[in-house]
Amino acid sequence: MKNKVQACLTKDDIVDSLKNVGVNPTAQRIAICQFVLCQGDHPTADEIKTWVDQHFPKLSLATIYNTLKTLTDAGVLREYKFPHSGKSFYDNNLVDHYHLLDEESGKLIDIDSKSINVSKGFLKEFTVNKMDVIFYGKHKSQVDG
Amino acid sequence: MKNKVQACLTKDDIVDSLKNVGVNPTAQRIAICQFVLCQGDHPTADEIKTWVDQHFPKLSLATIYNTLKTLTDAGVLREYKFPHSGKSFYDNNLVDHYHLLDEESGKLIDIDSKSINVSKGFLKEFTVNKMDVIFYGKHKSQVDG
DNA sequence: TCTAAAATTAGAACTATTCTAAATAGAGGG
DNA sequence: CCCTCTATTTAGAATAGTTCTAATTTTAGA
Repeated sequence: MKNKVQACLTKDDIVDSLKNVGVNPTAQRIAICQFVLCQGDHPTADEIKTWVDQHFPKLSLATIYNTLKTLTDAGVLREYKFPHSGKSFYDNNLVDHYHLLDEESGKLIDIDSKSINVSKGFLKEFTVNKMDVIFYGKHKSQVDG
Repeated sequence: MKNKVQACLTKDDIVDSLKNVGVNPTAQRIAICQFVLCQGDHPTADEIKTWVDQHFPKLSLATIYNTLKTLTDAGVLREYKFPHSGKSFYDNNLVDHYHLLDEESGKLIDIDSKSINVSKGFLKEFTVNKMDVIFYGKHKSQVDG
């Protein structure tokens, strides 16, 4: 089973997506989207920079950050922070979900929130607007030396 | 209901606690412990610095960080990071628990992990070693203007 | 073509933390 | 009591990740 299957979007698809959410589809933004909306798997800003540097003549780190903020505000991306790293991770999965950090590979794996039942009836005192869950673990199939 | 009732420890109690876990009870460490093991409610390094500056002649920020690491390694404290802040938060509650961020007050509130049931049977593929949960919410009793 | 607004950029600034290397303190042996 | 050894503390530099600033470039539209 794959973690997430994201068909690669064409440039036109990306232009449309951006227009749909009121974001001006500049060349830089399209380049960034080609990675974060398609190939990237929970990339960080520096991973995006590395990819973009190989596919776009010159694009500043400031634009990466500006664009990530624009896309997040527009609802095309989600930003996550986790205890194990000071960096922000960007996720194009817009469906509610949690994450598992595979401690062997360091990869983040999406966990459908519907597959976890969190009974929080205890919280009589509180209105809960949102919750984040992160699991730390590894594939059972993997065998250590 | 109080979030956590932590009786104030005497200096001798702190000295004993430190010795028990093999940590040399220096004046600086005792001063820091007086706050983090007692009065502090999920303090950050800078909050600890602010308190200590008022109760100890001169104590460097480096010592705060060194001591927090020492205490965390010794198992006297736990360090948490949350998505809403780049800072580390230190908690003297050593019992397994989750947190709720009260979005009105900005305070972190301990949630007994036993009061939440997380069914993770779905995770047939993974061995889960640890999980973190954070809720974002507010007191129901509070009424906005 | 002109203008105004939007986007991009390089580099400075900032925040939280860690590192470095020197100074100090404390324990134990003589 | 003095010496030495190690642990601890310290100030300040360094680092990492991100945001800010102000100048420049691009773009859309009149």
